Amino acid sequence: MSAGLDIARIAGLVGEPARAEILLALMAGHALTATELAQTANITKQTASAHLSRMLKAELLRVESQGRHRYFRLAGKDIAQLLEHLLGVAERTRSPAIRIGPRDAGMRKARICYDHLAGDLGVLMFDGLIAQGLLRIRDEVVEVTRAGQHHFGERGLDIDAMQGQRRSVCRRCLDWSVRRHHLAGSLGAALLTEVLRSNWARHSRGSRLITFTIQGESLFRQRYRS
Amino acid sequence: MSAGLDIARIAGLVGEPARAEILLALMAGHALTATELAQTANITKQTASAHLSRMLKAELLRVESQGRHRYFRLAGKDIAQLLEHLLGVAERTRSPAIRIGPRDAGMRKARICYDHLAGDLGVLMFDGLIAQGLLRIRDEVVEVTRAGQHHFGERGLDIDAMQGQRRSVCRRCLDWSVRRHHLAGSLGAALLTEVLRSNWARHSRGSRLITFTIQGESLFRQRYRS
DNA sequence: GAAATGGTTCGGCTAGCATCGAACCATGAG
DNA sequence: CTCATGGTTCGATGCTAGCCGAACCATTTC
Repeated sequence: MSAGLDIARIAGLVGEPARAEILLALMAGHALTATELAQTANITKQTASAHLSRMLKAELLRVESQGRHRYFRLAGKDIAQLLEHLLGVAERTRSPAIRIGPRDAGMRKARICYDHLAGDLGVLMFDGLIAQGLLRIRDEVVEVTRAGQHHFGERGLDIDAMQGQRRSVCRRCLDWSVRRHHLAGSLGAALLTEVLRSNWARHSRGSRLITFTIQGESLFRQRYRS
Repeated sequence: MSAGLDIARIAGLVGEPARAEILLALMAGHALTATELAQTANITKQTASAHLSRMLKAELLRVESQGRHRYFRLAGKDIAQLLEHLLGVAERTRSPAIRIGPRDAGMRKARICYDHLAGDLGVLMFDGLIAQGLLRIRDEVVEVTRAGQHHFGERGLDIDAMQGQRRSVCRRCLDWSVRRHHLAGSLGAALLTEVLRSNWARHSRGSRLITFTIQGESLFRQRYRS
């Protein structure tokens, strides 16, 4: 089979407004039910069901049954990354007349990307962590330094435990709004959780927007200053 | 306008077998004419023309008129990168029964990605350049070190001249077959040209495959040894 | 000039697919 | 057991878009 068909198989699946909307909604990281997804995509649940089963079959999504509910999520981080990439290209090729409204400005500043922080503040955090010597890039791979291991431990984040899991601790993820990288992986997820826990920011369900409080943002910037 | 429509606009364009085939053909880096593209996609030239104009309008492609010919190429490196990404996901989600034939093995080893070298040997080269201290990664950006500047200069590659151009000298590009990065940017392109010039490898037009001679591969591995 | 070749435009055909209404299965609550 | 609710399956419908034949425009060649 030719590679063209392969790539068209995937892209064609994403290239349908309703399905794209569904995928985008799942980038918020929460697992959602079929009816919830139907609502956000403005279609009936039958239609949603059809779309969902197709995407399941193609392994773009994973599902988890709980009682009479079925919770859908993205199949993996590569899918989320792919969507970010598509957003990047879409952004670049969009007619300049329609450019960025106020809501997009917020998204540029801070949003959730699957399960970690993206946008300006996400990049700022990543840069800060490296500048502070807690992370290091070596041969394309992001590593936690010894200092970092110690530091995160004091903040209650057990790097060793994370390393036990199959999922990688640190990974980079390309940011469509800034064209730079931010931190993904289980550490990235943990750091976002920490931000939300300490009420520096809120994540309104159903949106990818992360809204920092004034004080929260100030503290955040201070902590991750380069 | 919602982001879902945006991303569907792009993905839908790529998600059509004929168009995907066209885009893939253009990843070989050569600019191709409409009829050539029609042939590789197995469609008539009228159909190809329609596809091409749509992709032009969406800024996925650029075109250059020369006499009665029109030469098409990808609009930018981000498009090539996106296609690589899609290949990656397609690869992962493909039914294991159909996995890799002998031709794909060659593609994994060495292929062209728009205008630079990808595949195992591409990654090897990148790693080697860093290990030898000619390149460095700093804050997500790949830089040429002073030693590198000197070294490449002796090989006839003028880094200063490259820096004059708008295009970035070094960039990383995610490799679908290996899930690591290889070198892109004008330096990446120049290094590939060097390989082809010195007859270490050949690039058969119309394919993305790069075939090294036995001797060429040996010399290549030696030069870029980590 | 005429002939040849690259490319586009137009019109009509067809297939595929997204969509919804309605019926149906499964789980949980009372 | 009965009812409510989440989810899927089926069938019918309508629209879109890919496709090609034919005609047409543009450029080069002889």
